[in-house]
Amino acid sequence: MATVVELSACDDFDFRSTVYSHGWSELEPFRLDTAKWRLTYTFRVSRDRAFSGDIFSECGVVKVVTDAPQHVVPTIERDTRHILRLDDDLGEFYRSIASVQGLSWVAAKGAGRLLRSPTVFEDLIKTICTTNCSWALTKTMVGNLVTKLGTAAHGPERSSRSNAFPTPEAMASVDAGFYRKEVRAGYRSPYLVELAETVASGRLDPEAWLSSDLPTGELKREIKKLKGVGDYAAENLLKLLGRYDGLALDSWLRSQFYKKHNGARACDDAVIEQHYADHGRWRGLAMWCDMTEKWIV
DNA sequence: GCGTCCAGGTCTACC
DNA sequence: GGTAGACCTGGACGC
Repeated sequence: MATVVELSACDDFDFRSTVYSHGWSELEPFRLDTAKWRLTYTFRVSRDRAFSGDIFSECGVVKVVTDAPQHVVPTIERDTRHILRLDDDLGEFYRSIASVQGLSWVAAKGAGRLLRSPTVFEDLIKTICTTNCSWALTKTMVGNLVTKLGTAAHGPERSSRSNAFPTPEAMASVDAGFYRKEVRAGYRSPYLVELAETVASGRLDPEAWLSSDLPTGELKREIKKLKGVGDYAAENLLKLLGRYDGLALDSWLRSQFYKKHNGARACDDAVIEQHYADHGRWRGLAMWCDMTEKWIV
């Protein structure tokens, strides 16, 4: 029998704006049904058990329908709050852009909450899979990781469900050849093996970055020590950690800026930095909202 | 069918 | 610290 978990959300939370905040909803183990507006995710509740949950919003209440047993519901509730950032306070950000031309829509649409995974490890692996390739290839790599190394979901209709995202231990159990041949990760393969081994062995705990006291600049340097993580990847992950100081510029973001603010002409990154400088610690989020307005509005 | 380019970059060697 | 070249994949495009 299915369980319905109800989660409280603050007044400015918007389910669709959060789901559409960036491309994560297209990466397994997320699955998005835009006809019913349900976001499905396969939650890992222990090392070898996973359950699927359908997440949606109804009358201002976020709900999760799942076949998971009652004793793991708190895990699903906690992860859902994290995924949708239900406890993020964006009031300061909304107030700072209330009078900014071109950004007044953000607060009205409840935009700015960037969808994320339940673990920093999952977001880190996915971010590496976005580097130097098409979005189609990113989806292929992440899909292969989940299908070939992830834990199968329990419950009825298992065959139609995505596996859970693989654990660091599962990812560390295969070699670079597997990542090249089966995951299609190419030159990223040894980076993924090294990262998985480092986390699985306990030498690195990416989850600790969520509560790190380090200034953003120092934390960025820590993250960049990982192979395969450069400026873009580190700043993208920092945004998912809730730190928006960096713009996480990549070729797509640059091209969008050129079209919207520079007459479709290329310019130096310094010009882009200057454009959003007034937004202070929120500049990365301000730019992201500015560039993705068409997705939300 | 084939070759080339390039996409939501990063690493290493070299200067 | 700045820069050039190499690194994988796969879709788009021109021929």
